[in-house]
Amino acid sequence: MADEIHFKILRLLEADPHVSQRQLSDELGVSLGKVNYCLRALVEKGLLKANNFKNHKNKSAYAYLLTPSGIQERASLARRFLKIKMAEYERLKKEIEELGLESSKDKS
Amino acid sequence: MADEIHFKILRLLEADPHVSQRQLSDELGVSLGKVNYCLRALVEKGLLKANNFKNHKNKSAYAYLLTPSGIQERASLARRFLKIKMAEYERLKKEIEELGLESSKDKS
DNA sequence: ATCCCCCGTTCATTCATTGAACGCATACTC
DNA sequence: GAGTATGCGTTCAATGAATGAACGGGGGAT
Repeated sequence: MADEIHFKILRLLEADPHVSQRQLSDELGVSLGKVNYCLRALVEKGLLKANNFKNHKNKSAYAYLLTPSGIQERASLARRFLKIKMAEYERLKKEIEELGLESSKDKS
Repeated sequence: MADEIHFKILRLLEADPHVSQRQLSDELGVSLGKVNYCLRALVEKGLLKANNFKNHKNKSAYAYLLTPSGIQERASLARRFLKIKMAEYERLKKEIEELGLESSKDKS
């Protein structure tokens, strides 16, 4: 799923709007460029608003605030990924069972 | 993991050496080119031997036979992926729990 | 012979991703 | 003041994985 990254970004920013792009990059294990690209997309979609307030500490960074529709979308994505993850979980369980059989079998 | 595809190929070919590259491509959900590339690598490593026997049906295809070390490697990969998958499984279980909490929470 | 289907092989193209480099703002030291 | 170190967001050339259309050829059927 391509926009799992979008979901994760929304989740992190909802928890703390002051996370920098580099922090997101580290946390999510993707490149800085990609984070920037995704943020741009999220702002474009109106899910995120980038307020510049320089009065915060020594940062010239933005605060990435979720818009109302951003909050809504984030919740909706959470539900969607819950379903997806549960399906993955089942698939994985089956895979593990098969592997378990294989790796414990004898030669004839 | 990059060589999960290698493992899956070995598994399928051990079950039936007469699977064509296109069938592998379909089954594994990867491109024909990639299957070809992987087979080449497996032969190179000595895990697979491509015997051409044209007497089979109307096929001019190979039979991809696992060498002894191919069989051994396949078993070893099975054990390795069993561990990996179980770790994934645990991670996923946690993720699902978190998502479950999120998507059932009320607004203040 | 021709036609058709499937085989393995190739490789130019596509596409996502990277990370080094840039300009800018702030804070600190001399 | 000037210098400089650190953090920020932004950019974009380069990388590398993956694709799939196209090719040559073998074998059966007509």
